[in-house]
Amino acid sequence: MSDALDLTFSALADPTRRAILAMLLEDDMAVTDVAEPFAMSLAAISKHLKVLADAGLIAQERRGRVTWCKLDPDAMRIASVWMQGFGQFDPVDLDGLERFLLHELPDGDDLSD
Amino acid sequence: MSDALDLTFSALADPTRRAILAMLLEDDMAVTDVAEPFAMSLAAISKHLKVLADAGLIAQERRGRVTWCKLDPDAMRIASVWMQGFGQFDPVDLDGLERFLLHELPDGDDLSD
DNA sequence: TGCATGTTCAACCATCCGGTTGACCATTTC
DNA sequence: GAAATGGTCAACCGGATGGTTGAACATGCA
Repeated sequence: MSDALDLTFSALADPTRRAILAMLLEDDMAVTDVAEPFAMSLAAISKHLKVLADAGLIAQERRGRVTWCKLDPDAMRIASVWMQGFGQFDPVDLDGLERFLLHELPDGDDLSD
Repeated sequence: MSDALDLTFSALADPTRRAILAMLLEDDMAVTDVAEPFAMSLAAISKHLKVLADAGLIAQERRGRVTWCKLDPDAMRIASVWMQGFGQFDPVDLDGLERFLLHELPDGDDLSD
């Protein structure tokens, strides 16, 4: 009985998959293009993408012989909402959040996480 | 080179550990009391707690022969902030969030997740 | 001192996970 | 039709993970 949150969090637990999500935040991509910056086989990336798709974090759509990958925000939003419950006792510092986002979010030059 | 987010998300990927966090949201607890509702050995729970502590999601403090466990919100907040970056393109619906929180958050009767 | 209590440690087991390689399938292009 | 391109599948491997049991350790109490 594998919960949706199980799938979401375990998909997010891998740095390669988080980097892929960061790339897809920039733009939709074909599987081959997703794989390009990584030092691992296309098959490995294909598996990572399947994990992300099974978790509902991305959607894949085949057009011709190219499979396009794009973010699907719902799963992440649900997980995020679950996590918010643990912040209730200490209200979110929105200004601090904004500063953090500006400095720490993936921006295309940094695919690390 | 295991990233902090690796530890946080993989700790959150297990339903037992999420249930433990939900319990600790209610109150700090001793290890034995954390273990009580679960159909598994105390040693197993002790390992789960170690995973949570290594991820920085809880803090453990020994007083006498009792080890007390309490939430440590920082790790979850950092992970939450990371996730917020994927919601930017679609601003959070705060009212919907509130409704969701009211209905879906662990409230002590539901340790499932 | 000696026993009960609270917790962790160590060894073990089955399963999962992330990677590889090579074969395979589908689509486009020559 | 044949070859190149895009992607997945299947089998395999080593290491991590989640559970068990039994022993050990530390503390409190009679």
